[in-house]
Amino acid sequence: MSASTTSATSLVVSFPEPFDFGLSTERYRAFGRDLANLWDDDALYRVFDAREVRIEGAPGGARIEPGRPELAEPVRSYLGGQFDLDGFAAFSTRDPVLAPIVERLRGFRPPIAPDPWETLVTSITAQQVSLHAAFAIRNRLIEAYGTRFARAYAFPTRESLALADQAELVALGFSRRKAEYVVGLARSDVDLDPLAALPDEEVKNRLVAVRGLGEWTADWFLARHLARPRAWPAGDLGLRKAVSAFYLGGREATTDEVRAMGERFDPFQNLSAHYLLTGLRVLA
DNA sequence: TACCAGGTAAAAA
DNA sequence: TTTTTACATGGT
Repeated sequence: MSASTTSATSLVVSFPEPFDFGLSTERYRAFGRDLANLWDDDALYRVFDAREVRIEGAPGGARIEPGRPELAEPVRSYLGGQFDLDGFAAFSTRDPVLAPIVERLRGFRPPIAPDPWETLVTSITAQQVSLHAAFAIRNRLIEAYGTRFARAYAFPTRESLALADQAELVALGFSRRKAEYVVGLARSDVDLDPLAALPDEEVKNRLVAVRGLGEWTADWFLARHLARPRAWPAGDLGLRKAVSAFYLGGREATTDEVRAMGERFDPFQNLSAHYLLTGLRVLA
């Protein structure tokens, strides 16, 4: 009981090779502070099951504190441990544009949003506005309705926002329309957890039937929450810019062109989208 | 200061 | 059926 307290309270979560912790968490530094996925002190802080976890890079994976074994699987999933990077690397060699991006971003695992409700509200905040603006507004929502732990916040629950007044959200910077979407979704009878058991198209159909959730939001739900290999957010402006830069020599792609590009990346559309987007930010 | 930003629904044509 | 418009904030 007298040995190093660090080794006693932490644990290294193993990841399949390759795994680059810094690249895989880049998203949480790229658009300003994210109170629910907080980068601080060279580590990522997030609340899992009402307990704040500190995650930092370590040989072979990521070191977590507290070192509870039941956190290993959630953390592995959170940082994209389920993606088939070997298959993707092999696939990418057939594409002279994608191959060098995949090579230079070796070990990048797209982070996965653990919670469906949080995923959808986050997407609503990001509709139309810049991600910097979206994060600023989302942080105010988190401060107002979430729960603070040592550093990070637990994202506001669906129940807490079902009780919120739309005017309160407008005061945080939501448009009236988006405030309606968030509170309406919270109060709707849509059950989000069972979506994970459905095929891609059925998930999309159920989501776009909800007011405020369009195809873009549904595609990102498939990509960032369900980690579906073939998810391809063709309507995404960032993806359109990435496709334009890497494949069209800068000529701006139309959404139809981006959608058609999806075929080229089948069955690795999700990883392709993430590598193109991250490639645009950290390469070039 | 304008203008654009990882959309969506509703109005207008 | 297809096209246009309102929306509201943050960064440049």
